[in-house]
Amino acid sequence: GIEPAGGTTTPFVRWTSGAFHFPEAMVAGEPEMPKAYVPQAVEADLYRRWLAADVFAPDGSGSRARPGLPPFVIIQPPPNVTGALHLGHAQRTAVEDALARHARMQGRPTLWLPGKDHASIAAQVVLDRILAGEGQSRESLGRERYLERMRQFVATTRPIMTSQLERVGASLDWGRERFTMDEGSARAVRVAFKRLYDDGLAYRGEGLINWCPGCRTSVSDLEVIPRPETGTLWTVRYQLLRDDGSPDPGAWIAVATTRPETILGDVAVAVHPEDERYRALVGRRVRIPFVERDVPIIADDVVEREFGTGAVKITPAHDAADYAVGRRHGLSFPSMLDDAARVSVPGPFEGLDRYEARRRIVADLEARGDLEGSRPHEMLIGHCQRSDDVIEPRLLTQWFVRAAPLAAKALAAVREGRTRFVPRRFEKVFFHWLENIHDWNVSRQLWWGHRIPAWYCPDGHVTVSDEPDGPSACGACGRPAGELRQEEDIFDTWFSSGLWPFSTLGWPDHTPDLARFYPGSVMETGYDIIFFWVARMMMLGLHLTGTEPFHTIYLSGLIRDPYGQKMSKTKGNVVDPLHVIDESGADALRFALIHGATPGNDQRFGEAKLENARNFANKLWNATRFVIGARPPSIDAKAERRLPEAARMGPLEHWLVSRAAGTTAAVDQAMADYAFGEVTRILYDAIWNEFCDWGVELAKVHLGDTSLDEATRETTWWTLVEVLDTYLRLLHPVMPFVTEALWGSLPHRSLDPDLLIVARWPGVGERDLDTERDVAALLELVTELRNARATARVPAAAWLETMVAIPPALGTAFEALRPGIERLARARPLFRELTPEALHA
RNA sequence: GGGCGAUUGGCUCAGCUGGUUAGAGCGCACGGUUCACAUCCGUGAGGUCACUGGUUCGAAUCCAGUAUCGCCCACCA
Repeated sequence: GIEPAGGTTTPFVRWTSGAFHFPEAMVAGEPEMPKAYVPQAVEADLYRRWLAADVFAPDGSGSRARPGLPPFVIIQPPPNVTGALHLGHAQRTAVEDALARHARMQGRPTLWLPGKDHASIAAQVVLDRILAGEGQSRESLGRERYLERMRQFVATTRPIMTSQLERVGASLDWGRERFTMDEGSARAVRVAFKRLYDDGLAYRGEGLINWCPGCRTSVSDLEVIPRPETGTLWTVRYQLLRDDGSPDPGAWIAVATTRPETILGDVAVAVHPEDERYRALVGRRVRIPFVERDVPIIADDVVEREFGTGAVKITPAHDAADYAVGRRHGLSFPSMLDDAARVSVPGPFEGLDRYEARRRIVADLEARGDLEGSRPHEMLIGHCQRSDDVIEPRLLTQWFVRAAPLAAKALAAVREGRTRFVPRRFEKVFFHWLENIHDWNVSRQLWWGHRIPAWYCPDGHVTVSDEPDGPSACGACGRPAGELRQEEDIFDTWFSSGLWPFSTLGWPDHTPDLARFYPGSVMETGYDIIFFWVARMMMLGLHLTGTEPFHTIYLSGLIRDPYGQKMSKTKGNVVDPLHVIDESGADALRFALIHGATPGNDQRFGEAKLENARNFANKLWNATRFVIGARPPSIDAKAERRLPEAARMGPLEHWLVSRAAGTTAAVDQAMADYAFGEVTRILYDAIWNEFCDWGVELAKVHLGDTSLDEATRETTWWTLVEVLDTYLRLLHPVMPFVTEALWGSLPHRSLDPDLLIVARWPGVGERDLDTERDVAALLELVTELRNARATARVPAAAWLETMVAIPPALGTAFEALRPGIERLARARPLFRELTPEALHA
């Protein structure tokens, strides 16, 4: 004998002998399906079938949208046209496609519009690198040939990216594909800019901008990446002057600087107004070395008394803080560096690179005794996001978009809940950025992009036009177009991206698409482009269309390698999603990317997750294979789907159906919460641990039980079909290929469509909680019996005579499931004893 | 200098509108050639839910603080 296992039921097991003979198979037998799921064999073909069925377009001939349901619109960040698809794209595509397929199955006209972004600066960096390999350059080609070359290049990358998205299974409406450099976008850019200009929200002016000497263009604040570096803090003496302007021998003021070369652009020395050490010096003048400029000592409370010497040199044209000081004090703004960051001030340093100039200036200062000291200094240096060059603040005349009024509208939309973030916490980040926003420098001195539609006449007038060919004459003085010169600069690439939700629908025209599909339902992207893209779409969309461009902002986390490192080409830890698809299939990739992930949180991605996902697809494949093969021969292979006969359903059948209903409700809730990781968790558990491990195993016994009549066995089978069908539907948004393939092999009703992609999302059926509870208790009994056997080291194959105590309330269910319990626990004969409670009664 | 996130079994992560024995995958141990699946089946071991204090009948879950790690924002040159 063995130990009782405890719990509410008390198994008591004795050894027995004799083999159990399973009744002869009463099922259809092995279906003609491979024993393992082979994604490569089905995916490409299925995608072609979906395309051919025309189901991706909201009103495609194969789509089965229900009249009266509101459209569902998913907005995706158009990927950069030059980039190959990476894992981040695959993840976002998986999420967006899940949203699209779910909405489509609900019968909503679903628009998910594909596109590419021209990625101005990023594309130029890529092309420049290619050209460099050919011994060419931007300059050697010139603007027109360079652009022609870019168009050729992009023409080769675009179709590659499209086919990659198809491999992932993206149900994008390809008929509506757009590009941020197409004519529709170009027009939207012109009209948007003119409107902003007319509304006083775009202006041309001199401002301190971030200059990348490598890319030879200005970049926005967001494109400057601050990085800690150890520099040097030099202390430099500036000669004090007497009131008559002559040097005051032996009198100097020491300033601390990390950038001695900018001495050439100094126009003042600032101290804190309450600094006793310098109070008497405020108002006096000092002589800037090398340029021999006499400048004032001023008081400003930006100066930190404790830092350095408490006195700071002011270079308004090359430092953001100094620029502000310069504005406050009415100083001049002399520039001292050119486009290549070489010294532009006449004199001994002219033409020198900024760092060479620094070395020479420090040496000279030391030689003349004006260098008081130096020490290492930790500081943040701004680098170009694209080229990694050290960014140079410069004062230039550029086009800006006045951000504050636009930001106010975006803030209001989120505060009032017209647009919400998933997860919520990113709203704070959004608020903080918009509340402190600076005007947006939209000018880029690049070529690949939309040229700013501003024309200048010789008299200095500015005419902004949204006409394709520009203005016919100067708007101010009427000079003919021939005398006008168009702005050379192009727009920041995010300007056109910011119009994406409506420029792709025909805006500025009042098209039917715009009326129907704007604003969007869900915008999905990574949290790393909240400022670049999300905020810009909100600002521009609200101002230009009067409506928030989307209602929900779903933010994905970043994909990292198994060690938590960011994936990057230089680290060599990049996973190519196409390679993964080749190996394991798109469904496994998608499932792995979604399973266990939560919105806004980064996730590690590696082999283990992928294998688990692949195994799950295989499990589903084989479960379906079993169900198809388990068809009672009394049911015709081509029989139309029948509902299980209610009168013949026992606890197993009721349990299966009720659990499917419970799963459906749970999936619905998780979908409504955008908790995709939860969706996969629920389905994985329901399919593997409930349906397969218990439902199918118990059903085997029923299906092979000769003591049951034919109709009862048919009912069991129809129940399996019904429940499996439900699970395939629920899983389809995440694993579209395998579910589509399997669903097609199950019997259907005549009113079902040919393809799962347009089949109906399951309704939530009625629960039978009593049965769920009873069956759960009996399944636990089986587990306890197995546990007892394992503990007692009973050979797994041995059949044991077993006695169990069953509470009276469970009696009916127990007897109904007895053959199944016996088989799963290998307990036969299985004797049911009265419970102690019953004996006492 | 602000803000945010993370801290749960060996690893990677769910759970966190407070409530029966805290879950999963991988890994691990033991046992399985049962006719869907070895990409499998069964059983099991393994967690003071970072720390401190508080609220509560009851906290991984709420509040305050601390620590470590990470991210974002920021005009100490």
